[in-house]
Amino acid sequence: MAVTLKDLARELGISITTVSRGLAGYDDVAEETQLRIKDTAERLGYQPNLTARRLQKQQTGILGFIMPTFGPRFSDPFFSEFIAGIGNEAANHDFDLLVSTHPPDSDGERKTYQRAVTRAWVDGLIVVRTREEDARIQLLCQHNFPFVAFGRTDDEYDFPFVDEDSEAGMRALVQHFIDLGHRHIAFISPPSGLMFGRYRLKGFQDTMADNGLPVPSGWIVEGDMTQRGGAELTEQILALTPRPTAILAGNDLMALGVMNRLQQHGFTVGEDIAVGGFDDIPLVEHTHPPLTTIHQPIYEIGRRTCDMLIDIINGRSPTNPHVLLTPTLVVRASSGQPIA
Amino acid sequence: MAVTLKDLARELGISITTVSRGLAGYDDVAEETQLRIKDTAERLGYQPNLTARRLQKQQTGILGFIMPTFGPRFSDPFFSEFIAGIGNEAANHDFDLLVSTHPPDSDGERKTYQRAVTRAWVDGLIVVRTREEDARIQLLCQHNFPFVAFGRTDDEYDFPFVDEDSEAGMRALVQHFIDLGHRHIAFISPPSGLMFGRYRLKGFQDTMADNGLPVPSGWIVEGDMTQRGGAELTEQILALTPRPTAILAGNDLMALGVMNRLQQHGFTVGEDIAVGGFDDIPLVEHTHPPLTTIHQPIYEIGRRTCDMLIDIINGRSPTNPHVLLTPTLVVRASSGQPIA
DNA sequence: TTGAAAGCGCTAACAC
DNA sequence: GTGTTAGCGCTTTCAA
Repeated sequence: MAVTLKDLARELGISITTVSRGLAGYDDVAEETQLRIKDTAERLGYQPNLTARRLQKQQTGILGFIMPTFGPRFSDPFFSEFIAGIGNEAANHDFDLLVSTHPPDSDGERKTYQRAVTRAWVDGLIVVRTREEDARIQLLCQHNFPFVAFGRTDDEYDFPFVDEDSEAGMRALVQHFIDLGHRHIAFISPPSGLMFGRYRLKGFQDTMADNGLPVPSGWIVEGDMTQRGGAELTEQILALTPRPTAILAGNDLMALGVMNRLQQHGFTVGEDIAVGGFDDIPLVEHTHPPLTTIHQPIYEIGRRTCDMLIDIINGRSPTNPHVLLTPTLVVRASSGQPIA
Repeated sequence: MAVTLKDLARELGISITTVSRGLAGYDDVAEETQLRIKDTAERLGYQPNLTARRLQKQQTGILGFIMPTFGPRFSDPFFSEFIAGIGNEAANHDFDLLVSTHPPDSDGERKTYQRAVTRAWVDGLIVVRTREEDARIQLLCQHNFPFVAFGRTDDEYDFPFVDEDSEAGMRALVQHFIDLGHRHIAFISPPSGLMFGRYRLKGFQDTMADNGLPVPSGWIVEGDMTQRGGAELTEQILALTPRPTAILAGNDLMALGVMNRLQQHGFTVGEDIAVGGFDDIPLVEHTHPPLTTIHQPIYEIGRRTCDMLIDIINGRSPTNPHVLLTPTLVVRASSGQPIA
């Protein structure tokens, strides 16, 4: 079916080796032979067999990305954009991207990571949504398997990562609302166990404390990162006394849920109650009102994560294996005008 | 590094061949030997090398999915959900999923398809967002390369596909609005060139005609599938006379854009102006107001597409190579009450 | 019941 | 410059 080196060799009446080296452009092949080789390769439509090359080189040329997703209908735009980032960068370096999805901490996830470290499945992995005591990272480190994480962890392993400074981001967001005059601010935190959630929560708590603002119990609730979750928790928050003048969510999707539920209750977001999010997913620029949030360059983060991974796979140690990006505050209408 | 058949053979003092067959469970291996083999394999943590197996079997065990995306910040939730569907189904059958992204009709896209058909890159492809005169499908058909499309085309090739009946879906949507009393309905169509856009447009036009409702020029505008696009076109639509009482969009993302822009202009969606979408992405259940739309089971479609592809790769001809699913109308508040 | 040998398509060390 | 040979790890005839 497909044209192989052997076919070319037969056609040209020379050895397979010479053909191989001619194609690779080695300079120990007569110039004229080179030309003849490349010519017939072209003519016969030769394409090297990647599997064979991989076997020989003991490399797969494939990067793995295991998405930690809950049920099937997840729609966190984070993932599409992140995949685009790593995928395009991988393609630039002639790597392919293998994607699989597993619920976090599930058996399937464990098996897949196990497979990665024990058989020659992929050359390296990209890990996202790092967790406290992250078993994936422990495994990868123990096996000395090439990977880069988007996010840090709290254990003692030293590993390459790209991360955004969630704490700094959340500080900026909270301070913005405090500067607008808000004193009663409720917070919907990401699920505990996720490192970035922890940083965002800390950013909230510290900034409130720094400004001498108490955070009574019940003013911090734990969400599930979904829009529905944000909507439901809004009910609890509206029952607080005094009623919060601002609600901040640990991610944009939850913030959207909050806005919608508030509107259903007849509140005008940005006037009656202010809302803030985190991520700056493309959607929130066009909501009504547009959402004040913290911008993360997800595509760019994907690109850099992938780039670092490829460096590691190729045996180059990355210039800076611990990249921490500072996200920026994006003020839109949902945070409203200064209040009394 | 990794344990190979050779290692096992040496350890056991038997031949590689026997080990291989023992592991595969051939019944021409002494039961006792079988046990010893499996035992040491377990003990030494043997995992077969996939690349070697692939080379031998002349199969990659990989399915390819080339996402047609525009710029980096695409966030159509369609893709995340679709990937989850095909990915999980692929995993069930021990296939991996390779994902790459390219702008539609770009050079990169062409090269990638070319690569798929000429070298042993993947065992089969999944094609989405079929186009008029779709070059990808023509190429795949000519090379007799295994693939399944989500969507049909207008040319003469006969190929396996899964599709939802966009025309029927749009008919249901339009009829719903007409039944509510709307006579002046504007439509934002998907970009021309995409097959599903064509069906949705036809569904709109035919249903209007069937109900004796004229559609003056300017009442159908072409959108780009994004929220921003929907928002911007809303301006044009609001300038029409008489002002439309309902605006229908070719997908949910655009419908969201429409709703938001209407709200910015002070309209109450579902009262002053009704809005309808298409896709039922998870987001729109929780918008304010929730969006009336046509539900497509994207995850399920991904699953079935993948399933059919695996059948084809394995040489089983699919029971039904032309699956057409009828999407369902989901009525929510954005379509409002019957009007005069 | 087991083993030797060939071969998948490619690369690379080492002759000639 | 070019060819011979070996080998990546696995599966599969074919003999023994």
